[in-house]
Amino acid sequence: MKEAVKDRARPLTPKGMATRGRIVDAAAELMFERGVSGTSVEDVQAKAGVSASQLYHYFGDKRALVRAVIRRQTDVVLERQQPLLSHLDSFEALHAWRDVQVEVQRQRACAGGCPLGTLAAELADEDPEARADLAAGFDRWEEPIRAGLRAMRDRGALSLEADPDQLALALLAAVQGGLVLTQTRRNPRALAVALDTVLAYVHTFAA
Amino acid sequence: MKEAVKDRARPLTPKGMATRGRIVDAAAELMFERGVSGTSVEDVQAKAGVSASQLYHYFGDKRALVRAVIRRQTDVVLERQQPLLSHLDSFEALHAWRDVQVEVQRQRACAGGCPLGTLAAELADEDPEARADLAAGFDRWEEPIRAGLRAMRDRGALSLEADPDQLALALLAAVQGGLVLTQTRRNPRALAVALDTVLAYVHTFAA
DNA sequence: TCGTTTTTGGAGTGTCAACTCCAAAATGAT
DNA sequence: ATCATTTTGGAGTTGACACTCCAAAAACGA
Repeated sequence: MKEAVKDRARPLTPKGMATRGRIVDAAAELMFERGVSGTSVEDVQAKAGVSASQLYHYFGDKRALVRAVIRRQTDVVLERQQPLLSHLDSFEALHAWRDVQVEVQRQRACAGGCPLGTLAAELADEDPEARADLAAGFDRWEEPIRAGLRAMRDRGALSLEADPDQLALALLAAVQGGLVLTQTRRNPRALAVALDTVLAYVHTFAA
Repeated sequence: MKEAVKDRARPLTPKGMATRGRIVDAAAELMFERGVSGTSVEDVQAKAGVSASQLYHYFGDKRALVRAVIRRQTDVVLERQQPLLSHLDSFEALHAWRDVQVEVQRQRACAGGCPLGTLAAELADEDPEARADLAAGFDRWEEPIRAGLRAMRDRGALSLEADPDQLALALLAAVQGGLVLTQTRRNPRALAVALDTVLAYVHTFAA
């Protein structure tokens, strides 16, 4: 028996990888639009164009699929904010980053919220493994923000009183909180104001 | 036919009110712990000690019950933050308010998140009426914060450059975003830092 | 080329959850 | 006390959904 020792390590041919990818893509899209519980595996099958046996061949159950979606959405969020995210080391870059996020909301009519945040609200208390994956996703998101602020301080653009750890976390929280309110009110103002306020605070440390 | 013209206006005896109340209480508790989709109406029946016909006598369907829960949770949140919320007109009061919220999270092991925020993430895109009720709930929450800040400015505790509308919204977003991260990381730090950061910004306007 | 493993097809299966229905008891107005 | 109205009981009904099963086709390794 070489059944999955735990979960990892499986052969998976190129074709298999492609099928698996289609499934995760379809699931990610549907779960972003309708939520996890609003998305049936049958919906995913239809959208991905695969049969039930295929889906359950690549994922043990729906929870495993959801975890794959979480990792996928983390990658998507980080990729979409590149290259901005990797060079958040100036006030211009910070404001450009803010603008992009507000603009994205405007474009999608403030629907959907944060791909990670909404999953977090739905899953954090229900699925411990999903919670851990989501926490890891937020960590990966927070890190480049922190790195940019640290670079600004090291370069002298921010005073030594500025705490990059605190500011990065506050910025991430502003994104999440702003999005919850923006999604609920169908108005991008909350996200804009939340980010502007924390950014204004960062400005108070300008050297 | 005097069927509900739309929704409102029904006799409802004292006994009926009590039963209805027990149903909403049970539903609110379960939906806070397990989410809306993780809570079946059968679960609610069992917890409230009522039969199916009773539940459907007071609520047309599950969505109507959910909307009642939203209004209930709004009341609970506002009541729980009283009397602090109605006198957020000093730095001491603002910090006490912050402390209470962080302490609540610590007590419940950072589980559950915000009673309104998690409902918002789950329902905002699915149920337009629920979304409207949630938006109204956030409005009711934001208003006393704004009023407190405005009072501080009018009294001269804050400079005239301070914008109570902006600051109140930023504080509410800090609560929401901090809670999303705190719930996901099982660590109250995110909420504490998010609130502290915006409060520090408010301090820069101290007169 | 041949045997093995991976990938795919698609018809089930069993459970659970939302909602219905028909009356019976309790309650309230007069 | 009487009758209409509200409240309650609890057994259905209907559909959806997560997941299974038995093979067949395709891809792979030697």
